[in-house]
Parts: sequence; structure tokens; C-alpha cells
Amino acid sequence: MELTVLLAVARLGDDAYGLAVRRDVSARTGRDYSIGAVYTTLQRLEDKGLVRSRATDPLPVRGGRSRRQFKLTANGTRAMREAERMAASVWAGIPSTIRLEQA
Amino acid sequence: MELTVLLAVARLGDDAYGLAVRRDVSARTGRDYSIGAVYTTLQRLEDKGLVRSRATDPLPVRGGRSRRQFKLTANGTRAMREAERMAASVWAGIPSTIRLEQA
DNA sequence: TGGATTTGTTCTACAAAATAGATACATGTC
DNA sequence: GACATGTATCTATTTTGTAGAACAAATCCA
Repeated sequence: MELTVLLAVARLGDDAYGLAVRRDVSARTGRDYSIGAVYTTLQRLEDKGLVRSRATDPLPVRGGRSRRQFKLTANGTRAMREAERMAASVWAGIPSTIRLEQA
Repeated sequence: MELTVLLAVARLGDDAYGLAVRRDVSARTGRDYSIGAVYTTLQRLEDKGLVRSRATDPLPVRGGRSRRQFKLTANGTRAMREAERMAASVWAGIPSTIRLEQA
């Protein structure tokens, strides 16, 4: 979950705020995460110094209150790299099951 | 962790028992997992029906007590496929940091 | 002008997973 | 028989995952 949320923040760029992250994560994983689950994770990532957040100006649209915009820190980027390396290691030697399935 | 252990079982084949899984997982992730961490994970995977285990005959060597040999079930294989699909989704749109780093 | 509606965040609580390390066990060696 | 070795189980704690209600701020419109 932490990784999934971290990657969503990376991908969303300036649009990385709570509800958008929730939409992204839910769409990609194919399951519905509660808003609480997402914010708790974001908060933990911030506590660990992998992301930081700031409040945006309110948007002049209905319900457009200030957003909490998240952004990767240098450590967050490092963590992402590290996760990618780890995934490669852990999957190494496993034939692609996706390919097998299509064959 | 569950995924990492599941993949180790898949990779190790007939050699998939507690200590061997621990060695594999520790080597690949680059961190040292306690034996307890590995067995509780294996047990959970078995409870979920993703692996099954059987006791081998004791080996005629020093310390050669019976091993608990693990093996993926059909559901375990499915879970592996599903994990691969999910990983692909979640990483999609993130430029490969590994490639970037080498460049 | 003030309630309904919308978009957004925070708070509280609980369940599940990760993790460590001590303990127990079976076998060969001396 | 005591000891070393490779193995598995048990117990307890910390960390992570998860949900949903409560709260907040803005616009809309009768």
C-alpha cells in the first residue's frame, strides 16, 4: 500500500492530493480503498520523510476548498528506486506468468 | 513479504523448506529476516491455501531432521499471476529509475 | 441569507501482516 | 551420554492496512 500510494504521488505530479490519489490507486489496483486508508498511508509516508505536503489555495469552484498537495522528497525518489531494484530481484527467475497465460 | 516468500517457494521447487526460503529471501532482498518471520509467513500462505506442505523423510546427515517442504497450489499460482498484473498496473507510467540511474 | 450540496481533510478504532527471538526437536559425532 | 547442527514451532510485539464517521470550507440557489 505504501508503495502503491508513493507511486501514485509520483505519477500525479501537481495533482497529487488525497482524493486524486485515492482514485488513482483504486483504479489501478481494481479495488476500492476508503479515503481513510489513503490519508493514513500518506501521513505515514510523510512521517518517514518520503513525501511532503503543502496546502494549496482554494479553487473557485463548488466545494473547492484548499487541497493538501503531496510531493516526493529526495528520499521518496530513492525509496522508489530501491523498491524497483527489490522487485526485480524478487521476481528474477520466475517465468512471466502473464506471458504463459496468453500463450 | 507474502509475495516474496511465495515467489521463493515457486523458484526453489523441491528445495522449498523453511531455512532455504529464508536464505533465498534474505539474499534477494538484501536484508536479514529472522527464521520466525519466514515461518509465520509460510504458515499464513498455507492457511490461505496458496501453498501446501508435507514432511519429508529425515535425511541421514547430522541435524537431518524431517523438513517441511512447501509447494504452490493452483491458487498460489493464480495469486502469483494476479500479483504480476497488479505490479504492472501500479508501476505503469513510472519511468524506470533503474535505467535512468545507469544512464 | 442561510440551508443544501460538493469537495476535501482529520480523527478514532480495529484487523491483519511483519518481525524477532526463545524454545523445542531429531539426528549424527565424539 | 553430552554436544553440535539443522530444523521447526511458539509467543509476543510493532508496523501496516483498512474503514468510516466527523469535521471543514467553499459554491449554489430558493
